[in-house]
Amino acid sequence: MTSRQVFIVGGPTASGKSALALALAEKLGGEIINADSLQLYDGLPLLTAQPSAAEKSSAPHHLYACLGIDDKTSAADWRNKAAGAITDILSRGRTPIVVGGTGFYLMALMEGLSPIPAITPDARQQAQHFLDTHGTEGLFAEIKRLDPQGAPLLDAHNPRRLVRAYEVYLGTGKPLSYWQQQPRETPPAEWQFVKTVIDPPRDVLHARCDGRFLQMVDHGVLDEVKNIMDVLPPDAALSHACGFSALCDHLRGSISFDEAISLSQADTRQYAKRQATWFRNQMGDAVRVKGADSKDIQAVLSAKA
RNA sequence: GCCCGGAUAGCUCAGUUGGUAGAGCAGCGGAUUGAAAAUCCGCGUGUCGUUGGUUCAAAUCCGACUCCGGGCA
Repeated sequence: MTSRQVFIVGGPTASGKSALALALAEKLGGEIINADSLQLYDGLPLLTAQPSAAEKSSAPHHLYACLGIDDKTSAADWRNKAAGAITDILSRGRTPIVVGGTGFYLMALMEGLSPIPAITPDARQQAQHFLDTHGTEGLFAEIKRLDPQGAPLLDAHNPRRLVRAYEVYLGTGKPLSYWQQQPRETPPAEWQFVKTVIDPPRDVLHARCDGRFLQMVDHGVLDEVKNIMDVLPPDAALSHACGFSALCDHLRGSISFDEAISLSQADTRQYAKRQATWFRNQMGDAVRVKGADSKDIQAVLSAKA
């Protein structure tokens, strides 16, 4: 039988996604594709909670640690790679299992993106420079001048989104709102996404976040950070890994190790909360499970029909 | 034992001449179209240690008690 089913496993960090994905891979003859924006990078495998060597050896894993520490990526870039991996896995008669906490990536894969041409680094730099010199208000005013209809759809306080809108205009000569009115580039119609979201009770999730960070500490996460701290470019994506800045602060002597741990744990909990919000409200049609035990696995497998 | 200081939100603390209280952090809710572990928006959750008194009115003034610091013995 030639299955076109593509399993999607989302959920907040430390919710048990990897365990569920591995169990599914075992039952389905599946291969795992990473959908976590930071696990794409090499350099901080412990801090970014990448699967262990043992886990990786029990099923094929794709798109882990495939970028260097100063590479840049994007949702579109990931979507293209993931789509390629899915095509390849399906062609070999196996089942793709896409797992990760970057909800935006999963949505880009499943619902597609507007057909916006690639934007040069130059255009982004120019947009960023405009923000730096004119501030959020100034940039919003400029966008409003260029695109009176589209501007009200933007979050006027959000510098990231404003820079994006402006760089698209600079790079393509057309406003973002124009592109977003075009049909999205969607995945092949024969792909059937089986969506799963792990959503543990908040207190359980918090305990897991806290416990997992302590585990990272036991496994030597401090050394990992120490090794990369001085060579990681300041604007690198990896510098946003939960706990990275607190551990650096400790290594540089400004806070104690205990403080660094508490701050990192809080960082992780806050991230988990944002993810929970995303999955609750953006992927409401997914099968919801509380964890990755046998009953949860069964719920996912019976949902595919 | 005595003296001094403190006790207010989960934590650290602010609170004017008495008018039932507010900051930071934590927490909670939300947004999300190529940086997304990013970025942005919203929300104060309270037996003001306990108790008695003064007062129209007490977190605030007075007394007692409890606990926590510090000092003197």
